Amino acid sequence: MARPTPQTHGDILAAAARRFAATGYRGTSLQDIASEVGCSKAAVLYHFANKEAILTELMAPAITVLQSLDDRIAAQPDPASAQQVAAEGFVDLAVRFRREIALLRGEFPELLQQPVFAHIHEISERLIDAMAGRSERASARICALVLLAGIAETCGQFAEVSDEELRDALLALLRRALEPVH
Amino acid sequence: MARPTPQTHGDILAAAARRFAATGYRGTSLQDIASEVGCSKAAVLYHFANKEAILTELMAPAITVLQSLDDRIAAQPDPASAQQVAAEGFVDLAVRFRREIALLRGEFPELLQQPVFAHIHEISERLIDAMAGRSERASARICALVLLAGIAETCGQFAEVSDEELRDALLALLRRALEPVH
DNA sequence: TCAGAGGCTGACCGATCGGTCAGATCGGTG
DNA sequence: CACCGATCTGACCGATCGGTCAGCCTCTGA
Repeated sequence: MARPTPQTHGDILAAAARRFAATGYRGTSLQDIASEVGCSKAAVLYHFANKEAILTELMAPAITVLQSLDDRIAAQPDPASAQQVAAEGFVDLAVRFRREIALLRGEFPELLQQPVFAHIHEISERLIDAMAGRSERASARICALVLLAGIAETCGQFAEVSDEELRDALLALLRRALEPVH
Repeated sequence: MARPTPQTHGDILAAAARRFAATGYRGTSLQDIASEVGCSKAAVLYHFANKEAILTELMAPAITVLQSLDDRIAAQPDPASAQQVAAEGFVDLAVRFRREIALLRGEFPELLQQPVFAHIHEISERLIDAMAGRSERASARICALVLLAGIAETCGQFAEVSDEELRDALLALLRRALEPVH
């Protein structure tokens, strides 16, 4: 079946996205994905080297954007502008890639071990640092981490909210909640 | 070994808490726990009916307190006081049980299926409702969910911060960030 | 017509999981 | 001494996981 169409690659990717979002990465087996596509597990592994490669391809666009945000933050001359760029950039990324981020929901700790996310840990530390206004105060860092984790953890759950409305709500929240620089 | 001491039960519980915190519930095998205790996997299953029973016993105190918070919120006469009770009660709970909550980090979605957490979903919905000031506005609900999830996800990571300092920081954050009632 | 490449399958593999079970080892009791 | 119940062990079980492999089918182009 589906002999003329070599679109299976894309079908697998889409099916994997749905399953990962529903039951998580670890909670989804290659057989689950294969069943959803309607092919064999071996077919899935014909199109992708291994399970991780599926996740890598799904997350690649979001990772790229996150890395460019990291660069932009690093280029800011002072803590105040870094905080603003970090906040706006992160909200933008969270809204744009909320579907992808939702895939990771509840699996951050272990999933960060995967090569795809090799630098995520350092990047998120710099993000928190920037959002905390480069402050060393515990309250500022707690505040930044709670908001960042909260947004990452939940942004995928507002499927019925439009991009604009979600972005506005999150930006307003960050503006209220983040401690001002100095 | 350890023939005279029937404290193995407690040892297993403590070892499980450490392992769950380090690698998550699913990421910890019964053999991992047994190795940390220094006994066989069968010994672990002699003291606990199954893996889930270990988690249940670890989480029981926190669950009890959460349920009583739920009752207290339901007893509030108006949205404003419900919001305040929810915010203060949740922060208190998060700080007191940050160790237990940390065990669940990154495993919420699937772990909530377990019988121990049978009513957690409804309770957390009522918590969010109260923290959103009983409002139906998307921005209020987004705000409440982001903060609640963020606190739950991160409170276990501030081991070096004292209870008082953490509670003050989180309460201040909630007061700034939650949308006021009406 | 036929070789070959791309796409795919079913059978299989080793590892690991949670959990079971028969039995060994002990301290205490009669 | 014999017996008992609590504690614990090693061997084992079935299920499931990610991944491999030999080979089949179909389409294509020389």
